[in-house]
Amino acid sequence: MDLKDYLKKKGLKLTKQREKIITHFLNKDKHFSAEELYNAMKKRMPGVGYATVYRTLNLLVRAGLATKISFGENITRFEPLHRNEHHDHMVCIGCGKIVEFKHPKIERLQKEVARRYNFYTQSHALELYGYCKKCRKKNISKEKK
Amino acid sequence: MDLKDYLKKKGLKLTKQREKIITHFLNKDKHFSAEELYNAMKKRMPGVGYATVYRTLNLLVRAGLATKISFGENITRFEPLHRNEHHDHMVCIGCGKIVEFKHPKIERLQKEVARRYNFYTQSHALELYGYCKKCRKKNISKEKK
DNA sequence: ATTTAATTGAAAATGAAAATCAATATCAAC
DNA sequence: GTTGATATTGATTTTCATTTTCAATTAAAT
Repeated sequence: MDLKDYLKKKGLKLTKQREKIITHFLNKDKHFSAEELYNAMKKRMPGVGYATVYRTLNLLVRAGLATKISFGENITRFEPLHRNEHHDHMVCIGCGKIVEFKHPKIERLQKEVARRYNFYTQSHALELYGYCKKCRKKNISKEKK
Repeated sequence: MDLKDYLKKKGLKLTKQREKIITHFLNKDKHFSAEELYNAMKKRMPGVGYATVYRTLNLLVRAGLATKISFGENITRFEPLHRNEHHDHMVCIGCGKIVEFKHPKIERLQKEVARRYNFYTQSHALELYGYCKKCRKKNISKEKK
């Protein structure tokens, strides 16, 4: 875990709260909102503060172990960042389901564009918004009524 | 302008405020935050309310003439949507500059992925975050010090 | 063990976006 | 053009996610 390196470098401390929050966050490979993560942690550590969850999440972002993503809702979500690996998202605006996908070819083309503009890419986000198969069907039947 | 069609269909009215706000928004082809647009409108129409700007912007989204985008800051931006045409963004995390680019090949590959997942795409967002040429240089010289 | 500085939880503060409401404006029907 | 039903407006308040503050606590280096 290069979190410890980061903490030491910055003169920060590894507390019980941070340890537990981070472990939970990195293991469940999901897109937590601060609230969701807070609720999950409360069970394991009654007494944790909301602010601590926020602070820890932001710490992870600063350490390069997570990113903020948005998905059109107006809350921030946090996603664990496993170095090198990257995936994009399909967000169903019907049911909220999020499907991840990888597409190396798209990634390659992105790099190509960046190069063309002399742009030094550090991260990127690609989201497709639409309807999943299920919700698509629901919509069609609704229109008929 | 198919805004009028939309309004009629929905039984909504075209007010002076809406007209001016929308004209301004659609003409300046930028990424307005509600605040920026509000400030711009205040000059032309002293007395406009903040809320009206928000409402109009959301109306445009509902009408399919604009989309919300995020760019990592935690405010919502709005972007005019010219049918069919689409572009993506490169956001400089140094100076905030936003460069638009088009890449039909990437668009095509996105459609392909969606089809593979039985996903019916309605819109999408692709953002590259990094440093523009200028900021890149600045960072390098900073590191040396 | 002592010291120093970072961290915590609780509560208050901030700020963007949405909701409320009385007054006003739009527009279709006459 | 007048009328009337209804949508819209501006001002204000409310909501809700996120951040900040601060006194008490804790990690970790000496």
